[in-house]
Amino acid sequence: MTEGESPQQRRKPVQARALATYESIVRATAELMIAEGFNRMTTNRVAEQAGVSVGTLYQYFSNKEALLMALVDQHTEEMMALLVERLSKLAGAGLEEATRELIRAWLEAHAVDPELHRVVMEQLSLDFVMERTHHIKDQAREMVRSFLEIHRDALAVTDLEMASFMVVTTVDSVTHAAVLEAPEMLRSGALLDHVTRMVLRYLMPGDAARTSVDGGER
Amino acid sequence: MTEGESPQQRRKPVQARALATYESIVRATAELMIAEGFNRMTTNRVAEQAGVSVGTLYQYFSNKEALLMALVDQHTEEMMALLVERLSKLAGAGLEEATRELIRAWLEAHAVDPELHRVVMEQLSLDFVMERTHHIKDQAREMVRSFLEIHRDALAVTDLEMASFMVVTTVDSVTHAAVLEAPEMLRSGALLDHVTRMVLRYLMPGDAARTSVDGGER
DNA sequence: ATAAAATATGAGCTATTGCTCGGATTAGCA
DNA sequence: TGCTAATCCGAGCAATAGCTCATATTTTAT
Repeated sequence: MTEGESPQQRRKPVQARALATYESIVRATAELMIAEGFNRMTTNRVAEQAGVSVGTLYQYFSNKEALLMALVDQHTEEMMALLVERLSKLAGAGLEEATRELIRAWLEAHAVDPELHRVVMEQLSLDFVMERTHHIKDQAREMVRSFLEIHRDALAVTDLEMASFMVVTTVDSVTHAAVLEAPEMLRSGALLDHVTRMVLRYLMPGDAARTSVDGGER
Repeated sequence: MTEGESPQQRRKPVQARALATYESIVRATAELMIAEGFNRMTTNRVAEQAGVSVGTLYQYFSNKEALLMALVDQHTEEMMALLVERLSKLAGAGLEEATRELIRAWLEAHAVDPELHRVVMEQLSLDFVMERTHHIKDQAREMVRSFLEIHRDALAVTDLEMASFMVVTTVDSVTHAAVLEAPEMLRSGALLDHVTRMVLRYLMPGDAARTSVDGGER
């Protein structure tokens, strides 16, 4: 799972039925992962679940890892699309609003297919998952960094490299912890309030952050 | 079936040489994990590395998973011991000092055997690792919670359940992110400062937190 | 010294599973 | 309608790795 990227390119679907086959295989991978977990997910069972033969599967995927890659990449792209769409609207926003919306977007991105997200996080090695998702975090860190640059004067923290690391790490990992340990938090707005408060009060000096956290809890 | 404790209980070392064998096997497991990774770590190779035969290995470990369990549990206990030792000294400490020392202890606990910790985090499934470490987080959450209870009046946050979740999650995950993405941070004191600031300003109202974060960088 | 218990050995069995390949079926197209 | 390319099939091969067991060696107890 961890290493070796051999460019064993396989057939790409050109006809409509082939595309359908391809998609059904990826879908079957997700279904089996969710229902049975990684260990019980063999390529033969994926093919069976997809309603095709193993041979067909291997026409489009060079090996089992490629199967997981396709699945994770597909899911990652969905999340990325949602993030970009949300964040593009924040160009001229203020620090407080932008922070809150970044966190809201992040939380919502993790609500796209929580079951899949959960099983991917739980059952695949972090090595594998991070290799396929680190670019999201990197990009987020870059965006946050340049955003902080703009609001430099309003910040109590001067090491923006560190600050963006802290912000993105906190947001991402609290989100993951919620997905894994307390999925119901994702729906309630409480988590958003608390993370926003935490980040804003970390960034801002003195009494500038007026974010309330209590009172809106259900 | 008269004395069955666990379903697959194996021989426990009673003589000194057996204990040495047992330890050498666990050590070999760690060495192979670090040097080669989980995929290349077969029971046969572990035995070879430990200088014993596979048969011997299976006299003490019922299967490969038990091997990893012993390894993770051993490492977990070391971390736990360090944590308990540190935190027991904070009985009467103030909120600020206690928070800072909690974070310091957490960071130091992750510096016990960073290479092993890293490879365990990266290569084993979160499922497996969490099942064997969640009790630490649970206990930490419980301790933080009752500590916050004591300092309730000094807090801006009233939902202590949520607050302890936020605190422990943040501390733990920022630490992990540092281990995985920026190990050099663990040594510098900057991370401790930033996490402490973040947590304290999250917890405390208005201008109470005077934690400085800048100026002490590098 | 001797029996019994504990410990160690390692060749090889068993089961699994990722994956191939020769051939059948279907679609595109002139 | 026939030719080619694309798609699909699935029995079974090859490789691997987890694990056992009959046997040998060492330690402890009497």
